[in-house]
Amino acid sequence: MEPAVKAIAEPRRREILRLIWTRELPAGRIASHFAVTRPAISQHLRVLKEAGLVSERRDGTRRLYRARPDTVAEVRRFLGAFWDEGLQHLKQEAEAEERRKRNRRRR
Amino acid sequence: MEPAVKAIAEPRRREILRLIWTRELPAGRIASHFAVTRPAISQHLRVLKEAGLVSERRDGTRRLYRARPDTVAEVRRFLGAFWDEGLQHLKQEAEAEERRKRNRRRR
DNA sequence: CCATTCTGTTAGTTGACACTTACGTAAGTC
DNA sequence: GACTTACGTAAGTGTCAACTAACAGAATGG
Repeated sequence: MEPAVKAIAEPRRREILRLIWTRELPAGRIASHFAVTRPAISQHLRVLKEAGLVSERRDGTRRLYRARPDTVAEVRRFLGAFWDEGLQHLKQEAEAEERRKRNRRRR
Repeated sequence: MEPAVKAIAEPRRREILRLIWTRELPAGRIASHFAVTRPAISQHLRVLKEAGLVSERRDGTRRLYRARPDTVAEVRRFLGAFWDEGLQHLKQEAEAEERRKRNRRRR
């Protein structure tokens, strides 16, 4: 999980992921969308693959990549829980504040 | 926005953020929750502050930190949009696949 | 004042990371 | 079999990040 979060922190890797949300794409096609060299993209793809965010399928000389919706959903839930926990705490504090106000008024 | 995403990728910073979701805490109290030295936490706090995720208030010799719900919510929305875009694409593809199946059957 | 407390800041080190260039390799093409 | 295509991998570089140890500074208490 942690590797996936780190992988997503990099903007270029998010861009790559966006390219292969829906369709399978060979590494070269992915690389051609960016200004950096092909090996650089290849390394990004490895990071994404090791994080489980991307699947690789070989077809002759090409390697086709695609996002893995299950892992993506996991990361989404993980971070979602993080935010939600925070918001819940904040809500509780807001309610406590409200109670304090009411108690002050009552005296 | 990008700094905030990077800031959150670090597990220790997420822990710090969790500590000050609800209550204000002085730097020393925050540091005492961790095994690393106090300056290390101080630097993490600076990163969080520069990312706008944390507010700092001085009280005598102490500095009190607290999460900033507005910025936190922004990051949440940013990543939320990222996931949602992906899921939308996947949904579209699933529907397209469905259509293809139907068309095949019709012939 | 001086000492203490609570903190940020400043080197300085180590390691990770994004990148490039150069090379290696497997699958198709002539 | 040589050639090309489409890749990954290795090695090297510059930069950034996380950490420690040592110092600096503001507020408080005597």
